[in-house]
Amino acid sequence: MNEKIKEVLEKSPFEPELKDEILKYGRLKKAKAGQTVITPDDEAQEMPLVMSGLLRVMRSDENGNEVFLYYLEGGETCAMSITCCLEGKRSSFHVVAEDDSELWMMPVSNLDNWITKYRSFRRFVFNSYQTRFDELLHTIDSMVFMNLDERLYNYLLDKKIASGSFEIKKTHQQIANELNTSRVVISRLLKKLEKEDKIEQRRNYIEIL
Amino acid sequence: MNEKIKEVLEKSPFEPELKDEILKYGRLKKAKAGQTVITPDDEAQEMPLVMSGLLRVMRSDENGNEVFLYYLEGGETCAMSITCCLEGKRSSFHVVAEDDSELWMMPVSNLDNWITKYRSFRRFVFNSYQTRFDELLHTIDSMVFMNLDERLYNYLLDKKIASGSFEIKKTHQQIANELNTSRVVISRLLKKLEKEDKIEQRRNYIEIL
DNA sequence: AAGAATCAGTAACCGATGTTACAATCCAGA
DNA sequence: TCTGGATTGTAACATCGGTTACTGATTCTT
Repeated sequence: MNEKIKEVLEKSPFEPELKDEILKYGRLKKAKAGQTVITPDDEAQEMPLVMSGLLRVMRSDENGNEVFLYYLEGGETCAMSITCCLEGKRSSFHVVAEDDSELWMMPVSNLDNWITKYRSFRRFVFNSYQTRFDELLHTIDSMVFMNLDERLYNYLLDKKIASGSFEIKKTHQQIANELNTSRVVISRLLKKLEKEDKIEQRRNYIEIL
Repeated sequence: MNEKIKEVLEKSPFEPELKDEILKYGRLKKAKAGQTVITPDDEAQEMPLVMSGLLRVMRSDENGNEVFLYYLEGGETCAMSITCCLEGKRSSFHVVAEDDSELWMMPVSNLDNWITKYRSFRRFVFNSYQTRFDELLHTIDSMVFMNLDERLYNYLLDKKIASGSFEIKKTHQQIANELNTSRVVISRLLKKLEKEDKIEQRRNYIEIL
């Protein structure tokens, strides 16, 4: 049961004692593709470490609109979960499993202690913040500086990199939901990208060229 | 010269020894309104503490477009500067003095040490991250979920709160720059807000009702 | 006081995006 | 095999926001 996390920790830069603590205090959480893993009203004060799979972080408003922010990949943590738990405030975002995924959930009550004791953990947390800030800023860039067709193309490239595959298995409707626009618009723009030889469309998936 | 920072530290929750270190290792930096305080290509590895005044953080792209992200007020620090320095990567943002401001600049080389030694400093830094994340997310909300008129109104309210004044001394052109749109559009929408009795326009400033 | 510069108001137009409606195709289950 | 649901294509239209051009008002400079 704990073989997988041991394997993940093996490759991490954490100190041996920290690895022991992570093993001791954490718990495994599995999520099937499509399942919501973390919601703002989660009571559990836990910080996640992604062991395998792919997760997507979404922002939503009170009217049920939502928009994709960034992916969480193996070895990463969710900076927003950490701050969210720490400060008790709940910002509206949720994390959905894009593929079947495994997480190692650690109580945030350990955070202060680990930060103090382990240099590698400090680096891990701050590096995570840096990465998330960067990704949020890229999201902002694409929303405010680019037209939808560019933003869509960036979104597809992003997914390609995160999944490591040229084939993107999403429907137009799903893409529209993640970019907070409508299906018709996405169909239109995908057609345009196809004409520009940037993608090819197959049924139920898109191929990046 | 150091009276002001002593005063600021007086009101802070920092431990006495930390206050001493901050005093010892920091330096004063003054900025006149309109002046750029921090740019991505700053070599100085310093984290700022805002002592007085008001700063605005802007995001810009390679084409010279820019957009307002959030304000930094007294007692706050710039989370992005911290991570930026720490990880050596430079994300493109810059900080401009909105009013005449005073900053206390501290070398980031102290960060790891202070984080380890002082609980109050850990709380300060993490709280800062939380606040910035929240503000970035609000910025994203307004860009992706709202029409420009709502976004403009939010922007004005934001400024009202940050400055503590109902009078916003900005030209239409300046507002257009910060929202990455054009002057004509802002004039049009301000007129609309005026008709909705949300604001009143005077020469060179706007009054929030 | 005259002229220049800045700022704001307005109209006309256009392209990007959102909306509605309907058709065509494919797939899965009865 | 038939049928209903899901997916995609497309057209027509509405709205929002961006652009250009011009005007009038105020302030600044000399």
